[in-house]
Amino acid sequence: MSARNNVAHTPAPPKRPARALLLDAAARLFYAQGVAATGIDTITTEAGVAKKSLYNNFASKAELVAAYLEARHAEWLGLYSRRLEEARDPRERVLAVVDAYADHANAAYPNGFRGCGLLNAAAELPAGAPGRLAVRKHKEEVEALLSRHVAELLPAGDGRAAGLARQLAFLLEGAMARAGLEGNDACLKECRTIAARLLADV
Amino acid sequence: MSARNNVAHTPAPPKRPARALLLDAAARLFYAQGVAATGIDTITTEAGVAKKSLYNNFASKAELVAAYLEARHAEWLGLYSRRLEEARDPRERVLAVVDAYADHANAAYPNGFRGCGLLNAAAELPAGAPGRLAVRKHKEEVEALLSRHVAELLPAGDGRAAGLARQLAFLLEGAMARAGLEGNDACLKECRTIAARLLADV
DNA sequence: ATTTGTAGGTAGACTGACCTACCTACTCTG
DNA sequence: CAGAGTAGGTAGGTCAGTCTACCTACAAAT
Repeated sequence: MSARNNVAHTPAPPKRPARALLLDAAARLFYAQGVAATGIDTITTEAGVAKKSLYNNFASKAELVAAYLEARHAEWLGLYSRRLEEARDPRERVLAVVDAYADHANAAYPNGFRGCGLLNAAAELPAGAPGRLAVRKHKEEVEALLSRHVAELLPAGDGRAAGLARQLAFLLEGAMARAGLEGNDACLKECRTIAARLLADV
Repeated sequence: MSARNNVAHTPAPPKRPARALLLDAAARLFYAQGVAATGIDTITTEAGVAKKSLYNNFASKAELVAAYLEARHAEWLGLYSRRLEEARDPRERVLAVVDAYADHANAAYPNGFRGCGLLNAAAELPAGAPGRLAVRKHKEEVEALLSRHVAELLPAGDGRAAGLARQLAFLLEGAMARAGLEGNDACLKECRTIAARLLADV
């Protein structure tokens, strides 16, 4: 009797909490179709979860969107830290930032790679929205990482670190945007080559 | 009696065709709030036009969106060609492309500058959508302009032209994205400085 | 010079689908 | 028993798109 409940009518219910299922479904749908174009019902159906569970875990769709943005930021940090572990010197640590974006591009997107999810979400938000600020913060954090690694590369007191980091940040952001339009990582590979050359020149 | 009709109940009807009024209103609203978040009724009200007039001029909202994308592309070409007239040498012609984007950033946006309207619109479209292809074409055209000006700058047969143009294109695209998040043209000014330095080095 | 046809405009009602958000009622599990 | 889950309904609103009915402006034809 102890095992019957699970075995009889639900062969192997993964039993993940509704919140995680919802965030997964939201990640897929928001990324593929956009935030505004994705309805609540679509998300709960995709998650295999009751509507009530959504409103048990999030006060509103806007709050789910905020959690989505937070999760994308955390996800990118995960890709980056994995790349960082493999990096052996400051130059490779700079390139680890680029590689993290390339990893994002090469992640399995059933409906195609469509660029940076955070930037795409920001594009749907009006000028002063808190979500836009969150995305801006993410981009500034990425630039700060670049800046730190570039500083390691240059002699102490060299004033070029911030400028070079900014150049790399723009380069990377632009390559990501173009890669999203093209649906593959070709632009990011070129970006890596260009970045490596810039670093070799210093 | 001949003048009464116009004077009595409509002091000075500008008499612009409904299509132009609709495209103007759509430009303002789509840019400020996004495409999906802007309803048909909002557009017709803002344009001061009947709903029927929208469907007399466009078969669907999707067609209006396509016209919007086309108009933004044409608008940017206008900004660029004005900058191009002032440019005196290949170096300045490269920078004219950057300046055209800065002009876009400094255009009067009542609800704030929010980055490239074309890229923002693309962010709302699913992976294979024709609108995304149109935006990609626009970006490729911009890169082609950069490439042409860079080629003028380099000795004939120099293989670096395409690579440098691509670097500038990524740089500019990234600066535009960041500028949109920050709501001003600061990033684009920095981008111009970086671009000028890259051109000085060749 | 008046009539008449046509093109394009106006206001607004209406349909059917979908939206967010909240709700009831039931079922597991710890 | 309490807490979190389930299925599914409902309220109230908005969406795109269609439609009726009326109103000019203008040009061709009579």
